[in-house]
Amino acid sequence: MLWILPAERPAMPAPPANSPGIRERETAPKNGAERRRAGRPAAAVLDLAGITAAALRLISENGYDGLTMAALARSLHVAPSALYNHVESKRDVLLLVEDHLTALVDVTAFAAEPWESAVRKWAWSYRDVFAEHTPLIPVIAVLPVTDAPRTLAMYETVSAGFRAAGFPEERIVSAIVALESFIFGSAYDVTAPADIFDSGSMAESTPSFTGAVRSLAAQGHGKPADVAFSLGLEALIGGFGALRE
Amino acid sequence: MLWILPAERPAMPAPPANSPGIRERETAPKNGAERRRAGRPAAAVLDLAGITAAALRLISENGYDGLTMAALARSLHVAPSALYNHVESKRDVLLLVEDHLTALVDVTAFAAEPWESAVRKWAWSYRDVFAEHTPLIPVIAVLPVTDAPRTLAMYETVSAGFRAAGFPEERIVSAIVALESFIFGSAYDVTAPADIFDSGSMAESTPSFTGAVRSLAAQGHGKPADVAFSLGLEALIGGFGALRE
DNA sequence: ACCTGAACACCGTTCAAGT
DNA sequence: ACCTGAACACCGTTCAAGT
Repeated sequence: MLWILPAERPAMPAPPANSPGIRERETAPKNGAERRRAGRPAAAVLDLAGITAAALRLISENGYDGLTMAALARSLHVAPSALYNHVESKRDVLLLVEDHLTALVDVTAFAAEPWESAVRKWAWSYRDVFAEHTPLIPVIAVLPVTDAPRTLAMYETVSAGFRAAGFPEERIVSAIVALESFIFGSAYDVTAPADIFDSGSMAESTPSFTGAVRSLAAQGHGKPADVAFSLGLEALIGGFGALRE
Repeated sequence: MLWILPAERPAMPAPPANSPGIRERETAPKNGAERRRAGRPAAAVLDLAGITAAALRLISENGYDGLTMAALARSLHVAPSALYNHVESKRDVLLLVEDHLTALVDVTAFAAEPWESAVRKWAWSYRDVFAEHTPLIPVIAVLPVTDAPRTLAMYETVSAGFRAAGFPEERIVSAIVALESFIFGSAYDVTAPADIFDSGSMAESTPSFTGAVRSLAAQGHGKPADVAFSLGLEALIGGFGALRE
């Protein structure tokens, strides 16, 4: 099991110039294939931060289909087997990416705004981040928080916000889980094709649904995924707000 | 693209005794490897209903890791390439399974009960069916309804129920999509390990979250996934119910 | 039209050998 | 400890050949 220790990923100090990571990638491939020969190199070529950055670059270029261990190794100029000195499996790579992305979710409003607007900003931000990374959702859903310290940090901030807003303690986790379930499902919805509800040749045998789809399209302010997300989120915020003491 | 035409899957009439499908599987493997030789057989060995049934059997025995085209072919006593006379890709097999499962979702309450309890029964049934089949969720989320007639039939029944309950037409699809997003996310949650929220060695640095997790565990009536699903679902039903005219 | 059999281009992962 | 290089056991899919 991979352990992402906080010490491995310092927040502020820039790594020294001779450390591995992205820097390596910018200088190494200059041109002629001056390839490494077998054996341990004088300084390590790989580290977790560099692997994470390379994985994110591959994903942004070619999507998750482009994230293979072979492609990841190639982009880092190592043999595929070299990766296994740093991660136990491809799932560990996905965990590194997940923990990186969760740190991008905006939780700042919990320190500065009323509960309703803080939850609203957090939920939209969370959905937007993972709508671009839906292949991670099955990983997150089963991920023990112990394995992802930044994910755990997000939960701490959010639960503290719920507590400060007067939520009964025994309901906090359930409310967060329910919101997260809605957020993950809605992230998939963002990726759905525009014509997902086109009933095609079955239209006349499904009059109620077809009419409802046309009615939504006719008024059409906002993307359908955003309208549905807003509708559900406001219902959840309204319902949960009533639980506060 | 695979088209699951209604004519291919009659609801009531049992197939004739000499038709392919499950029956074939029960009689064929009797013992000695009396193998088919190349060339078109006198009667087709495969059909979509048989492929679907074999896929469901493999999934129930070994999970989705066990559903490979090679294993599917083996269980049907054909070469893997024979499957491609009936489906274009493995995704088509997943669509066959999805359409079969959606038909198991209970929508009967929409004809007989008030809107609130009908939605409640539908949502619990929908979650329970797909909690056992989470690998299908990424497929469903992007699936045009045209490709899955039984899924479309479910939407017709549900949207007719919303309409009859006084929902404004232009909100029906958004409300259903929001509920579905919550249901899909919650289906993942059912599969999460029991200790998913164990903060481990980070417990003292996350007092608010750790306390909330302990408080939930302490009172612990019901599985956490069920408690969260109930909480979210009731909030959505309450919020959406207020939209009715 | 619908099967077999052989192939193709991958995939994640393992492991001996090297320094 | 951390690389290379060669292998392994798969994967989904294609296609010529057969009837």
